[in-house]
Amino acid sequence: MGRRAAIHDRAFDRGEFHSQLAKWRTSVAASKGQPICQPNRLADYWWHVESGLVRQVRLQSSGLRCIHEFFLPHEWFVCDGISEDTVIEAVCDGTVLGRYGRFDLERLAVEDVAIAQILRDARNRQTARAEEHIFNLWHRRSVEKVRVFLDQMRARLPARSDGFTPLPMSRYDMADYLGLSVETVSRALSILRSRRVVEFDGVRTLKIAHGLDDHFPLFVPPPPRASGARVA
Amino acid sequence: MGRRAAIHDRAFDRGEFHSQLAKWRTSVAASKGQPICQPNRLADYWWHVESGLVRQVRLQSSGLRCIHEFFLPHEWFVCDGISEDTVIEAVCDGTVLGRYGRFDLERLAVEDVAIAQILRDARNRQTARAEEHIFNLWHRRSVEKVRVFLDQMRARLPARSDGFTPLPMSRYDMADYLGLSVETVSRALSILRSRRVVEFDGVRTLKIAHGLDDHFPLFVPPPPRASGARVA
DNA sequence: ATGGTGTCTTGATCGAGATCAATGAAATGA
DNA sequence: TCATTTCATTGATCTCGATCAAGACACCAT
Repeated sequence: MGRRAAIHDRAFDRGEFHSQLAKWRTSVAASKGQPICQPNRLADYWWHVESGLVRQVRLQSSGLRCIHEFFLPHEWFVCDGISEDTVIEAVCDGTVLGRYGRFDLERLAVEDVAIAQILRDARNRQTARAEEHIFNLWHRRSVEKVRVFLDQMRARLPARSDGFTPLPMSRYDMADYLGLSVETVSRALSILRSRRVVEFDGVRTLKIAHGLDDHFPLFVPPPPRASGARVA
Repeated sequence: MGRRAAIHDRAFDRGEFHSQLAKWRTSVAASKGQPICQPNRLADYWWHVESGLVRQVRLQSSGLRCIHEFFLPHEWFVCDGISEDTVIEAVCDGTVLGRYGRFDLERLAVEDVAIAQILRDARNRQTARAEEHIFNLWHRRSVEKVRVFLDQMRARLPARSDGFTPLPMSRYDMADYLGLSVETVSRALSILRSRRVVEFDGVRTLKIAHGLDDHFPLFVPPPPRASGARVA
């Protein structure tokens, strides 16, 4: 379960539920950096990303900007119980979402098990992602954080035919998601490239070697101690 | 919403729903360090902590032990979409939970709005806590992490009449929750004590000054540079 | 008593990552 | 076209926290 669940809902994407859902849908478009909704209305809707990229951001008084989550095309999300200083913004131009009243949708779900399933899956996936995020922030080194993040994006984003995946977000966004500085993210990417873990085609398009589940140490352990003795 | 929500459900604790829920309840007791359920059955139930303390733990192959969440007396939780290597354990002896079949409880909730409200609140609180946890792990310094953690515990745990709060968990548990080493947690507590932010009565019982929302720097910025010039 | 174990604290050292700074590359707009 | 701004990379320095190490303290059993 959880991590192995489908990325998006096949049945929905085949269009089988469009007819039922379409009349409840309101289209919301936003360009780069714009919020998609007034904060106090956020929790009243279910959202479905149709194109572009969306981020859930929390601003600190100090100016630090914590990105809690990204939502990619075909993903559903709902903003239950989030803190008041959280906003949902478009990351890039041309971002479009479908907006559905929660009351309407959840009433539909009582009658229609397929719709109920979409909502339940979306919830579970949001929970699972939050846990992965906690785990990733918890005790990992910067290079591992970045590698795991890229691997997650590879799984959630469509790849080009040549296997390269275009990332829709900037280094700053990655840094604010991973709790690192931009410089550290950039350095981590350079290290991963030098280790042939990722291959670049331009700055934001890359191919990620996956299946590496182990941590691999960044540096070899230092020599015991530079005492008087020296190697010939 | 979210952070300001009631800690536990008043109506439930007044016993008004006991009569309805009691027949679905199975009592589960566990002593220190014991799991409360087989991992593969975890997601089949709603849980209600009645006494003691429970932790949600994820073990890494390397031996690191990430504590995702604590659940305190009177709190409900459900294990949707969690990863397979997660276990729920009692933190201390004498931990007792009520276990309710999800199917049963959620069918009850369709008819009974009060029960539905309990479950919805519990879900929202779990989401909100996960977000707070992410935020706390994200970019904070160790002393701030510990202070915020203590403040959360103050809000969730009952205080003694003299205002001191007994913490049910060890330094190791705090460390594994906050992504720090035990030593760093211990040092952070010493620093907070020396700053009069917390006051101790024994190692695990303390009073926390709250309302501090600001970060306060650990060290004063270093002098510009020890150049040739020297202060008289 | 004595030893054992688990928990908590403090000290010393070192490395990973933040920060400051500079430069380069790419997008945007006049 | 050039100017401006945003984004990305790399280097140098310094600090926070991990790690290793030792000791204090409580609790238990024998």
